[in-house]
Amino acid sequence: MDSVDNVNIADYPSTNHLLGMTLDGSAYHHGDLRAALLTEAAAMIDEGGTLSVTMRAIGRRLGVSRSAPYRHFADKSALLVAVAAAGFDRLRDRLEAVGAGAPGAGIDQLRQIGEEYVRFALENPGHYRLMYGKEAITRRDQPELREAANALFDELVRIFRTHQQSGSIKQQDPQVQAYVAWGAVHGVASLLLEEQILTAVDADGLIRQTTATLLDGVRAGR
Amino acid sequence: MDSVDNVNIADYPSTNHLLGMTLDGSAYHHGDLRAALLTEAAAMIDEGGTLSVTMRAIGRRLGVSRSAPYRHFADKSALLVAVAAAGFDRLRDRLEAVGAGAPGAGIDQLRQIGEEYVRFALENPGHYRLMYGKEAITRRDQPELREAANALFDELVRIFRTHQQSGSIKQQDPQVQAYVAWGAVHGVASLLLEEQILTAVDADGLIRQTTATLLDGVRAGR
DNA sequence: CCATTAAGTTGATACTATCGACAAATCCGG
DNA sequence: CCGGATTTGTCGATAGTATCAACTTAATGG
Repeated sequence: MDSVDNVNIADYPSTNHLLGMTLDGSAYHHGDLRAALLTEAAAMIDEGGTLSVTMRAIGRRLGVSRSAPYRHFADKSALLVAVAAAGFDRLRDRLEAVGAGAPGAGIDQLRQIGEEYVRFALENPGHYRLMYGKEAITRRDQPELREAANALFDELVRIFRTHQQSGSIKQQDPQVQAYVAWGAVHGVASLLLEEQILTAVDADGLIRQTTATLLDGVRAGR
Repeated sequence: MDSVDNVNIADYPSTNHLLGMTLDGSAYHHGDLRAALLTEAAAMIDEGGTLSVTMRAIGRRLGVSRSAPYRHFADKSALLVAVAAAGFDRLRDRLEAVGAGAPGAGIDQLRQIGEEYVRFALENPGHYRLMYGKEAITRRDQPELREAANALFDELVRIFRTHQQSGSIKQQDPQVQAYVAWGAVHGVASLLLEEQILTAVDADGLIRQTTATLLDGVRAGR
């Protein structure tokens, strides 16, 4: 039993260490296992779906033992929550960057933000899938996750409020407006990610059409 | 090991059968295990997420042995695929019903269909979660699933085409139009389902606002 | 230079998916 | 009506996973 695991090379009576590394390249202390676990987990999800992420496999890929990850995360769910939360943070950063870098605050900024949102999802399918769909996440009400998601949402609300003040979009509850927009971009992103869309369809065109329709719906005036 | 499974009451040298039922209420032949598996799986997802669905647990709940489900589905993924496909079929039926029952073909019909879509998702979270998010589904390209999903999409395209002909909405590629709408309703449904939306927000209002914004975006004229 | 602690490791338990061989019910052609 | 063929279940066994506990190293502060 457990034949695969026993392939572990580290018969760790190997001294000869230097800065945590042994001469044969193996290391007892990984260096920054926690960070490595986060990126590796996301990579594995991208490759083979959430199912393919197992604590043992991830340890194997990083060259540590099967239970080393437990030193950094209470359990598998906690690891995945951390990955998801990191995803929300990164997404928020990207949207903020677009907001900051956009020339003027015309309605075109909204379009850019919407498209950036979908782009992020397509570029980081692993993170994105985990951010929504609590499939792999056990405990309800992960405060870390909820906070990160709320921070993203607050940023969206802020953006819509700003545009309402400049008069480019309809005056209405900015929170609802933000949810509607969030839903729309999340929806397309999700359909594209889950390959629900016929390959013959031009994804970029679809994304543009989504933001365009949405903007037509919120634009001020007629 | 396997202490739980061994609790199985059926020490099946119990004869005394009648129409597949034994006198003590147990039955060797379940009757319609296949159908029971489909509904039970969906129920379990509703309760504890996709993770909580295990072939053993589902058998336990239905009072059959751990491997009885394998008589009806090649593996767990096949069972889940069937649940998802059934979901697409049921959703399509409901949308068709709204389309058929709606008085006239005014743009209001579109609103009703959009709201019915979200309602379905909220009423059948188990099915819905499985329909999107391939997390739990292994093989790519499940023809059964793809067909069911395509049938739903075709129905949407048909609806938009009809409304274009009656002149109530913009003339443009109905396929893209359908995808945009699909994305929007799927997005809100998904956010609501995954509890991504603050509890203080009125869900019904949000749904109405989503369809309203969308319709403003596709309406013909100015 | 040693005691402490952080970071890893192996061993063991309890579950799960799934395969294979076997038993019980049903069904169907004679 | 009856016995084989088929379908539906059952149990035993293998391999892989999460996770806990006890033990080992490495790194670090005094």
